[in-house]
Amino acid sequence: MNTKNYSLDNEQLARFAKAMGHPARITILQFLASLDCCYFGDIHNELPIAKATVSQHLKELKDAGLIQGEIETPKVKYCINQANWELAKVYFNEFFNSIHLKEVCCTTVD
Amino acid sequence: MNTKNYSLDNEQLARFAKAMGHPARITILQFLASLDCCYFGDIHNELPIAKATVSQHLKELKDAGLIQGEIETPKVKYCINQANWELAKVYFNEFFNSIHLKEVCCTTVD
DNA sequence: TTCGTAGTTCGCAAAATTACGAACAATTTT
DNA sequence: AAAATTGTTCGTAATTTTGCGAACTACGAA
Repeated sequence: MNTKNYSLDNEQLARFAKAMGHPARITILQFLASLDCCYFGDIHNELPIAKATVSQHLKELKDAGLIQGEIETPKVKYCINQANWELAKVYFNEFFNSIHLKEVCCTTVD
Repeated sequence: MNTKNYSLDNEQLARFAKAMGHPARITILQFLASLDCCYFGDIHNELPIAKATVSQHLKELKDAGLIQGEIETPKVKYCINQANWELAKVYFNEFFNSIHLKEVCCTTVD
C-alpha cells in the first residue's frame, strides 16, 4: 500500500480485514462457505447489485486470498480458499484472544 | 452506506472489519489493548504518520465503536471500548467458526 | 453461421480514504 | 502577558473504492 513500516502480520491482518470490510463481501463469504462451492450466477442471485460489481467484489476476495475460482466453461465456479481461510481465522483469533483487558480507563465516549 | 439490503449482522461485521482494514489501525488497537490505556502522544509515537492522520484513524475507530476517548486536559486518553470489543470478538468468532468446510471444489487459483 | 448463455473487462462517475501542513483551541508554564 | 504543550479541525490533493451499463470473450446450441 505504501512504504510505511508496519509489521508483516499487521499488514496481513489488515488485508484480510479490508477484504471483509463490505457487507456484499461478507455475504459472499458466508454464502460460499455454507455451500462449499457454487457458480457466479448463484452468488449474483444472492446480492442486490449488478453483475459487474459482483465480479469486482469477487476479484477483491480472490486478491486477498480468501476465495478461489475455477473456469468450468461456460460457468465459473467459486469456493473458499481453505488454507488462507484457516490462516485468517488464526490471525483474527490471535488478535482478539491475545488481549486481556484489565480495567476501564475512559468513562466518556465523546 | 447505501440502501441495499444486507442483514444487519453482516453490516455490523463489515463495519468492524472495515475499521480494522488498515495496518495503522490494527497497530493502534494492539497497542491500546496491550496497555489498557494511554494518551494520544503515546499512540502517535508508535506510528510513522503525521498527528493529523493519527487523529483521523482514531476517529474512525471511535466511530466504529472499537475505542473510546476521554479528555484529560491538556491530553486525551484513549482506550478500548470493552463492550464493543467483546461484540466484535463474538461476531468474528461466529463468522469463522460457524463454517465447516467439507471438500475442496476448486483446484485452480487463477 | 447466428444466437443465447455466462462472466469479465472497460470506461466512466461519484464518493470515500489516506495523508499532510497549517491554523486553531485550551490549558500550563515561564 | 507571552510562550509552550497537546490534540483536533480545516483545506487540499492524490488515490482507491463502489457502482453501473455497455462492450466484449468464449463456448454451445439452433
